[in-house]
Amino acid sequence: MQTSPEEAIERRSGVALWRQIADRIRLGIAEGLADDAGRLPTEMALAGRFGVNRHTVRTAIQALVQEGVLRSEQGRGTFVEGPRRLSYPIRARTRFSAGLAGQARERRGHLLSHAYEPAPPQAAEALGLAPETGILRLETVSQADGRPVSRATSYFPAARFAGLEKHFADTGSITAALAALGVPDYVRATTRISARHADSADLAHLKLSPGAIVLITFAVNADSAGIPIQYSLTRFAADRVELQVDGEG
Amino acid sequence: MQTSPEEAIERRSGVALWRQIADRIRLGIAEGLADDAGRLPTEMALAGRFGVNRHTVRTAIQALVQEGVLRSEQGRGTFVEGPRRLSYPIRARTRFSAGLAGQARERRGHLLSHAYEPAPPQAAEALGLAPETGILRLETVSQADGRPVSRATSYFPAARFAGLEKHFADTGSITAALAALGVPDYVRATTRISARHADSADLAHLKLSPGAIVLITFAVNADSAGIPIQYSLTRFAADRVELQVDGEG
DNA sequence: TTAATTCATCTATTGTTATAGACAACCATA
DNA sequence: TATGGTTGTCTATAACAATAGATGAATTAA
Repeated sequence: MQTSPEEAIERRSGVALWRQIADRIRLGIAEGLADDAGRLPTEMALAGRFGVNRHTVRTAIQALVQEGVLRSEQGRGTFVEGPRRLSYPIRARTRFSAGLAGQARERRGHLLSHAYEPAPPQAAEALGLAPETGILRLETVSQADGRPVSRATSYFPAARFAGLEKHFADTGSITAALAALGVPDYVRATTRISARHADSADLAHLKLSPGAIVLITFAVNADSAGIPIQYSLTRFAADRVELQVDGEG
Repeated sequence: MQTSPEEAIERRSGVALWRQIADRIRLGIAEGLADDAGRLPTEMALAGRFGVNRHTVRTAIQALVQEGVLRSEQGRGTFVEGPRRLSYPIRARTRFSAGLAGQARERRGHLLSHAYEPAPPQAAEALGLAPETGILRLETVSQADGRPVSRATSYFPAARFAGLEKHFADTGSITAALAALGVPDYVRATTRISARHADSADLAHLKLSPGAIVLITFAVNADSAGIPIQYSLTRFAADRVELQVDGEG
C-alpha cells in the first residue's frame, strides 16, 4: 500500500516518464485505481500522485487510449475500457483452453507457421533427443475473445508427431491435435518462467504497444509414460495475463 | 548512414534505444552472445546488429558496466563480468534457501521492517481471516552470495505468530522461524505470477538499475492441516532469477 | 443559467536521447 | 616497430520528452 506523495517514477532511466506512468496505470486498474463507475482520477490528480506535469500524464493516457485500455471523455473524465487480466493456471494437467474456462467466452490457437527441421540444441536437450534429430516446430498464437494473449514456439519429435500441424490447424488446440495422434493425456513436466520487454515479433503477433512486457515460459510436457513430447517457449502479454501456480491441489 | 538492422529495435516507444539494447545484451549473454572468453562483439558490430549509432551502444554498455554485468577494456574489447541467472524452483515444498542449493554459496534473508497492524483486504482474504484482523507484516530482502535477488512483503496471522520477526531476524529464514513457532512443515497452496517494471523501492532494495523488470509472485502457504499461514508478495529481479515450476515430482 | 470541473489544444522553453564525425589511447600481433 | 582493430573522448546537431502557462470546449451540478 503506497501512500508516499510521489509514487515510484524514475527519471533519466531510459524509460520515458509517460511510459512508466502508462504502465502503472495499466497495472493499477486491476487494483482499484478506478472507481466503481470505471472512472480514473483526474489528470491533475494523477499528475500530483506521480509528481509530474499534467501533460506527461496526458501522454500516458493517450497511449493507453490508443491501446484500447482507456477512453477519455471531455468534461467527464477518463474511463477504463478494456477487459481485466486473465489468470492462466500452470499445473501438471492444465491445458490452455481448459484453464481459461469461465474467464473468456471464446479461445483458440492459430497456426502461424510450421517447419520440419533439425532440433536446435536447447530443444534436443529438453526432449531427450540426439542433437540434430528431426523435429516439428510450430509457431502459434493463442487468443481469448479475439485478443491475443500468448504466442508460442513448440517443438515435437518429428518421427512421432508427423502431421500434427494439420490437426492443430483444424482444431486450434494442441491437446486435441495430440489426442488425434494417439496421445490422449500428457502432463507438464517442468516450466521455467522469466520476463523481458516485448521484441518486435511479440509486438506484431500479440498486438502490443512498444515497451510492453512479456512473461516467458519454457515448458516440457511428457506423455503418461513420462516420455517428453513437447518443448515450448511461450510469450504471454504481461498486461493481459498472469500465471497462476497451484499447489498439489 | 545506416545498414539494415538484423535485430529490430522499437523507436518512439517511450523506452530509450540504449535501454532496449542494454536489456537485449543482458538477456543475450545467457544465450551465447559472448564468445568462449566472455568477449562481446565490438561496439561497431553491435551498432550494426541493432541498427543504431555506435554511441547509442556505448550508452547501453555503460549502463551494464555500472550494473556490474560487463567490463570494458580499452583496446581489447568488452567482457562479461557478472554471474548467471539463478533458477528459483516453485513447488509445493520448495523453500527459498533449499531451492538454490548448488547455485550460490551463501544465501540469507534480511529483515527490513516489521509491523503488527490490521490486515489489508487482499491479505485477509488470502489468509481466510475476517477483515481488519491483526496480522504481522514482514518486509524482507533475500540475497544469494551477497547479491539481492528478491524482496518480499509477508503477512502472518498475528495471533498465531507473534514474535516471528525475532526468529526470522536471528535465522534469516522463514522456514526456521516458523519451525521455532511450532510449524515444522508447510506447503505452497497457490502462486500467481506477473511482471512489471521495477519501482523505486525495488530499485533501492534489489540494487537494480532504472528500467529493470521484476517478476511478481503472490503466494499463499498453508500448514500441514491446510490452514493458510502466510500470504506473501515477492518481487524477483528478473535479470538475476528465473522461476522454475516443476511437475508433480 | 451560472459556476465549477474536466479534458483538449496551443505556444514556448529546457533537458534528455540519438546521430554524426573526428581523433586519441590502448592492445595484440605480424 | 608498424599496423589494424578496439575502446575512450570530444564537438555538434537534430529529434524527442518534459515542463509551464494560457485558453477553449464539453459536461455536471448548484
